Amino acid sequence: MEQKPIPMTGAEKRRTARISQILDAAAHCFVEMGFHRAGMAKIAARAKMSPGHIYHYFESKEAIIAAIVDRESARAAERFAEFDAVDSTELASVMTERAVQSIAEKTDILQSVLNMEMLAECQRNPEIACIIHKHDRYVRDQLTHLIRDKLGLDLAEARTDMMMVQFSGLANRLLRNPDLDLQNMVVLMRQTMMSILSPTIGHEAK
Amino acid sequence: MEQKPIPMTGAEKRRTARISQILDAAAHCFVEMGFHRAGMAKIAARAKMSPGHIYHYFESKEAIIAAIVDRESARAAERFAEFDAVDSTELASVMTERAVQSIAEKTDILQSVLNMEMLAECQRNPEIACIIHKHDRYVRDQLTHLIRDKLGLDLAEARTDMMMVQFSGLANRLLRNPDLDLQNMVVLMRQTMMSILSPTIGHEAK
Amino acid sequence: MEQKPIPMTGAEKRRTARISQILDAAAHCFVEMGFHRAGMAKIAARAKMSPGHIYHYFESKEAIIAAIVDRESARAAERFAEFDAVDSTELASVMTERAVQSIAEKTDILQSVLNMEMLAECQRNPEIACIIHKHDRYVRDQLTHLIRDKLGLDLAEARTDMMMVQFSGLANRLLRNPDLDLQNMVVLMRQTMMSILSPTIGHEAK
Amino acid sequence: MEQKPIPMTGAEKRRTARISQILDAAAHCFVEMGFHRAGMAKIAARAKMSPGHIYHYFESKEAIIAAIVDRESARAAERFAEFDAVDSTELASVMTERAVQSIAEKTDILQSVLNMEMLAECQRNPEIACIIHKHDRYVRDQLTHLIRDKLGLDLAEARTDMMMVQFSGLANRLLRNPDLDLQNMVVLMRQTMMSILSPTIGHEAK
DNA sequence: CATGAATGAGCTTTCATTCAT
DNA sequence: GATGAATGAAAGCTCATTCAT
Repeated sequence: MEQKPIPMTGAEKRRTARISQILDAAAHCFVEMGFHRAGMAKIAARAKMSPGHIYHYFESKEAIIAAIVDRESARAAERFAEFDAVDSTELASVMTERAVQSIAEKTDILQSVLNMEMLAECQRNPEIACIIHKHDRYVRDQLTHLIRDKLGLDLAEARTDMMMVQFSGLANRLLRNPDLDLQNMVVLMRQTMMSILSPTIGHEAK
Repeated sequence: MEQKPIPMTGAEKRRTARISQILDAAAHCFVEMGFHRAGMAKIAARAKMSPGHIYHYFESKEAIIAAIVDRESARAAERFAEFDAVDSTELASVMTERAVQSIAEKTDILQSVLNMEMLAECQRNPEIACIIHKHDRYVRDQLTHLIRDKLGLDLAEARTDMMMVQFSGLANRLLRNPDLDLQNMVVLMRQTMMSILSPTIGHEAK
Repeated sequence: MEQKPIPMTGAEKRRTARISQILDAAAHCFVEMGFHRAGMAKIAARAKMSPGHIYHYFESKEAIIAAIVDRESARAAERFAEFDAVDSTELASVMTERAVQSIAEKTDILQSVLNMEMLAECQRNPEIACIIHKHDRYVRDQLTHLIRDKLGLDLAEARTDMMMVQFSGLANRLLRNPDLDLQNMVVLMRQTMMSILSPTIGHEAK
Repeated sequence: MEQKPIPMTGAEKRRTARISQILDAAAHCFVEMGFHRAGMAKIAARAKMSPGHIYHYFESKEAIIAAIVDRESARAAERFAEFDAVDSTELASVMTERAVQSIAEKTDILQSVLNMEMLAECQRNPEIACIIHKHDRYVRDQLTHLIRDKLGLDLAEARTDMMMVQFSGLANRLLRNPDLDLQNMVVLMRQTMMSILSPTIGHEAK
C-alpha cells in the first residue's frame, strides 16, 4: 500500500497516464449512471480514446470496475493515514472534523454514490469483495494499532469499527436527509467519538 | 401510513397480489444483479408472468424501481414505529438491540444491498430522491417527537439524525468488514446510543 | 351500392351501431398514426370498448382496415352520385367547385391522409386492392355514363379518368404545398375541366 | 441542389456507400411493407449489415425515414430540371410525355407507393413535412420561373401548381384504376397541359 | 354481450467486445 | 499504439390476439 518511487520509463509513464485517463472517465460515468448503465462508448469518449483502445489496458469492463474499486478504496485508506500523526488527546476532535468536513463538499456526495455502487457490487462479485475487504482491513489495522498502542485502550478492534460506523453512517445520512443540520451534528459527533474512545466502557454503563 | 381495512373486490385482490408478485420478483432480482442489470425478462420469469404482462401493472421498469424504493422505505419506516411504545429509560438499549439484531441476519445484508442501490439511484433520479426523502422525513419526525416530547431533550433533530447514523453506519460496516465482531460492538453501540441521548451535550464536553 | 331500407331488428341496429363506433375510432386512429402504428388497444379505447370485444365484430385488424377502406371508398363514391342531377352545361363548373371546395376544409386533409394510407396498402394487400378497384370502377361507370350518354362525348372512359386525375391531384397538391393559392387555382381548374369535356379533342389540338 | 465534386477520402467513400446501402434497403422495405411495418432487422438484412451497425449511421429509424423522404424528393426534383432546356412551344408535349412515360413503368408504381407513405407521414411528422415542402418549393420555383420568364405568362404560380396536379393526379389514378388506358389518356393530357399553358385564361372562359 | 388479464413474438435500440487497418 | 467499423445478443417495451370470467 506504500508508494516506492521506482523510476519509470517514458513508455511506462505514458501507460500509467492512459490508465488514469480511463479510470477518471470511468469514475465519472459510474457516478452519473451506475456501473451497468455506463457504456464503454461513453467512457471511451470521456477518456478521449476509441472504445477499442481501452481493451489494450483493461481486459474487460469488469476489470475497469475492479480497478476503480481498488483505486477509490486505496484513496480512502490514504486519508486515514494522517490520523497517525495526531496527538492522542485530539483524536476524537480531529476525526469529527474530518468526518463532517468530508461530507460538507459536493464532491463527497458523488464519492458516496460511488461507494454505494461499490458496496452493492461487493455482495455480488467476489473479486470486488476481496478488494474492498483488503483495503478495509488495512485501514482497520492502522486505526486499531493507533487505538491499542498509542491510546492504550482495550476493545481496539470494536472501537475501530465503531469509529468507522460514524464515517460511513454520516455519509449515508446526508444522502437520505439532504437538509441535514451539520452545525448541530458536529457537536453530537464529537461527543460520540469521545465516547467511543473513552477508557471506561461496559463498566459504568449499566 | 396507516392501514385502513377497506374491503377489496376479487379483482382488486388479484391485482394487488399480482403487483406484490412482481415487486417480490423485482426485489429479488435487484438484490442479485442491481437495478440496471436485472432484465425485465428475468423479473417476469421470477414473477411467473410474461414480460409483456408486467406492463399492465407498471408503466416502465423505472416505475417498478420507484415502487420497490417506496415499498422498502415504507417497510423500514414501519420498523421504527415500535420505538414509540418503549419506556424512555430503555430506548438506548432497545435501539441498540434492534440495530445489532437487524444486521445479524443474512436477510438484512441483502436488504442493505437494496439500500445501497436505492441511495445510488437517489442521486441520479429525482423521483427516487423524492420518495426516499419523504420516508426519511417521516421516520425522523416520529423519532424527533419521541426525543423532544417524551425524553424532553433539546437538539432533538440532530440527535435523531445521529441515531440514524448508527443504524445505516452499522449496516454499511458489515458490508466492508464481514468479520465484524458483533459481540463487542453491541457494548460500544449501547454506550454510543446512550451518549447521543444524554441530556448534557456540548456542556461538559469541551 | 344502393341502400334498400330493409327494416332491422333491435339487435341488428345495435350491432350496426357498434360497428360504426369501431370504424369511427379506427379511422381516427389510422389518420393520426397510420394503419400499422395504431394499436387495437387505442382503437378500443376510442371506441369505448374492451380490446377483446372488438373481435366479436371483426376477425382481425386487417378486417378493420378492409372495412375502413370499403366505407371510405363508398362514401367517396356517394359524393360523385350528385353529379347525375347536374345540367350538362354546368358540369365543369360544378365539378370544379366540388373539387376545390372539398379540399378547402381541414377535414378533407385528414381524409387525404386516409386515402394515402389506403393507396399504399392497396399495392401490398390484394384484398384491399380489390375493394378500391371495385369502388373506383363504380364511380367511373357512373361518370362515363354521364359523359357518353348525357353529354354525348367520345373517349368517355379517358375523359372520366382525366376528370378524376384532377380530384386526386388537387388533394395531393395541397399536401405538398400547404400555401396553395386556391383563389387562382379555381380559375385554372374550371378551364381544365371544360377542356376535358370539350367535344373537339385530338382534332384541333396539334 | 448542385453537385460540387469535392474529392472524398477512402473512409468517406466507404461511409457514403454504406449509407446508400442502408437507404436502398430501407426504400425497398418501405415500399414492400410501409414505414412502420418494415422492421430494422429486415432493413439490416437487406443492407447486409447487422441491425446494430445501422445505428452508426442513423440515430433512429425516424432518421432513416427522413433521409429516404429527402432523397426521394430530391430525385423527383431533379427530374423536373430537364424541362429547363425544352423549347417553349413544346413544353406541354414534353411534360405530357414525361408524365405518361413516368407512370408506364412498374418502377414508378413502387415510387408512387413510397410517395403515398411520405405524404401520409407528412401530416403527422413536422420534420418530414419540412423536408417535403422544401423540395416542393424548389421544384415550383423552377417551374414558375420557366412559365413566367420564358413563356411570359401571368398566374405563373397557379399554372405551376396546376401542372403538378396532373403529375401526381395521374400517378394516383393508376393506383386506383390499374386498367387505365394510357393510349387515350395521353391525348387528353396533352390538351390539358396546353390548356393550362394557354395565354388566355379567365378571359374567354365564362 | 362484454371485460381485461394474459401471452409471446416482435419491435427499436444499446452494448461489450473484436478486429482489420 | 490507436482507430472505429462491425457484430449479435440482449435490453426495455408494444402489440394482435385469446380466453376465463
